Amino acid sequence: MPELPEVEVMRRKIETHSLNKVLQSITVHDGRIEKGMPAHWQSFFVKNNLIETRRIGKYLFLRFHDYWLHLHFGMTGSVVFTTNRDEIPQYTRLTLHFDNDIHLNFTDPRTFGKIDMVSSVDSFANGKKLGKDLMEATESDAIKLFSNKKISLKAILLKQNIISGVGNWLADEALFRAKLHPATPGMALTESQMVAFLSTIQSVAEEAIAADTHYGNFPSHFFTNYRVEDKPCPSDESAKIQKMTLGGRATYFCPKCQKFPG
DNA sequence: TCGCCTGTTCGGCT
DNA sequence: CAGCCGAACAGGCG
Repeated sequence: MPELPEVEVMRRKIETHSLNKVLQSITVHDGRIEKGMPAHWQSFFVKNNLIETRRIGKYLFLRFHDYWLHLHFGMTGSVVFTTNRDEIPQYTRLTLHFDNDIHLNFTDPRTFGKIDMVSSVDSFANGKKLGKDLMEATESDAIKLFSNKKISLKAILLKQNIISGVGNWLADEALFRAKLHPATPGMALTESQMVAFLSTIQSVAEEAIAADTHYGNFPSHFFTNYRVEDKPCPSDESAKIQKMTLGGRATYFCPKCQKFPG
């Protein structure tokens, strides 16, 4: 489910349920999720407090003592809390058992999700060449993101190396709201349009966070609910939603509301 | 049975 | 180096 808003919603829930709680034990239900982890990775986390959480883009980090447990949710990863350790939600790959009888289940049908351990979130982000989190991005980041870019706005937004956190639905939602054609080259925007567009993307993300959004449960006025080919446009019913592929992803837009420039 | 899918990485091309 | 594409990862769902 997870683009920036969903991951931020998860981060807040984890803080609500588990901040400053002791991690009693860990159950690995599907070994694939811990692939690449050191053999005794659990010992770095178990019996320690959850001290703080961080999120950069779609990447979530939980700090226990000296190490951060990094959760990446892939396409279908999510967090489901239970209060009974015998109640294991479907597709649970990993469970963190806290001492307040809260069980944090990492569920993931498609198993593209991964965990990892890092000693520094910042070095992780540098190594990954991860850009600044969308919600922290400034006007100068917006200009850096779009200037001199021949590639489409959609493809630019999906790259995580200048501004991170935007995924497929958030990109389409923001492009629709900004009335920009997804194939518009970045360099076709004026600097003030670049700044305004970043602000639109941030607003969409803020609204989604405030609405506790998870994939498949968007606020009813969101364009994302209309991301179906040939469905009437929610703003102009005489137009039909079109589908194209950009940046390797299915992209939906309204050809009347979102004109290609020129 | 087939094609589609919220993310990311990689190789190969132009 | 920039850009683009397809494939791969895996499995549920219509």
